[in-house]
Amino acid sequence: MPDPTDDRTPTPRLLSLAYNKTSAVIYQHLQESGITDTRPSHGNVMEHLAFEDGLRLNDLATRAGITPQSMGQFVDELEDLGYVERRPDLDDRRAKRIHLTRKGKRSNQVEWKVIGEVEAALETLLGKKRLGDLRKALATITDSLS
Amino acid sequence: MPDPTDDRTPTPRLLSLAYNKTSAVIYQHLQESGITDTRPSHGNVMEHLAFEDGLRLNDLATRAGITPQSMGQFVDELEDLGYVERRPDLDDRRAKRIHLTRKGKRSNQVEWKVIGEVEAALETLLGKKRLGDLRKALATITDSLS
DNA sequence: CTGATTATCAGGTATACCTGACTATTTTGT
DNA sequence: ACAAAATAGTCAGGTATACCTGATAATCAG
Repeated sequence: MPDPTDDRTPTPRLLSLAYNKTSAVIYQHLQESGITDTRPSHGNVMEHLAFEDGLRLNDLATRAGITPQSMGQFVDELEDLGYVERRPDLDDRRAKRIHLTRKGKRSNQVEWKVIGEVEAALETLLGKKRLGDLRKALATITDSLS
Repeated sequence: MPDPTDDRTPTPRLLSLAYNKTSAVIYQHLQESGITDTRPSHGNVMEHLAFEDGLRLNDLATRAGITPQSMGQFVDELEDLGYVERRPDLDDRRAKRIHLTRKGKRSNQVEWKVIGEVEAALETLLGKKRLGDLRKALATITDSLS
């Protein structure tokens, strides 16, 4: 098998390898910080609540682009694990508001800390300018490739 | 939800978004080229055979880092779809050699053509230098991040 | 009071793997 | 030369993840 990062390696594969590497590092740091029971898909819930706590299930589902039933499953799991809780919506008795618990907030803080550490490691590795260029190139690809 | 490619977006997320974009484009081009029946995991088989046709099942499994049973499943599927075929190994009657069929070879050619088109689109988008810098940065992350 | 909306219950599908047990061979050690 | 051990592949069945559809009860809005 040839060197997977040689000149002929397709750029999409380089993107995948680099992404896998960073997420492996993040995963490892999270494990070391004692967050061992959440899965990637739980991010669908946690990251939206980090921006706006107390969203309704349907809003979460819409934002994540999945069905309310699927979102309900993730919320069930996170509720069992103690990261979120359902509270009644006082204005609409059909609805429930999904809130982060203390554990959920702490977990989000740890995740952001870990992400910050990886960001710092990338800056050490590449330097400020090259990291900035990388981020710009990635944003350009995401926004403009067709 | 904030702009997913703003300044605060974690670099791993930018990597993931950019990768998803490129692979969506590749997937779409493959569909348009009439390759609609293979799944990403079949790449485990196809790409290794592209480099070295006639590998044994166990060699493929080792190279892909999965069990021979799992590799057997992918080979079964690709054989049913007509992309590969099992031929006896004349030197070892336990073993079989996995070969690309004409259809399999043509499919690999189409995939490389599509990958080439995406590579060209990236070069148009970023320019030769910035694409080269991007690739270098990605390789550095893959090889050196810890 | 009819129709839409919120959430949930029940059950299903696709993907990408895995383990354990087995047969047919080949290789190894005596 | 030959028994024991290793190897190649397959059969059967299982697990985890990330979704989905359809149906239904409660509630709200016009």
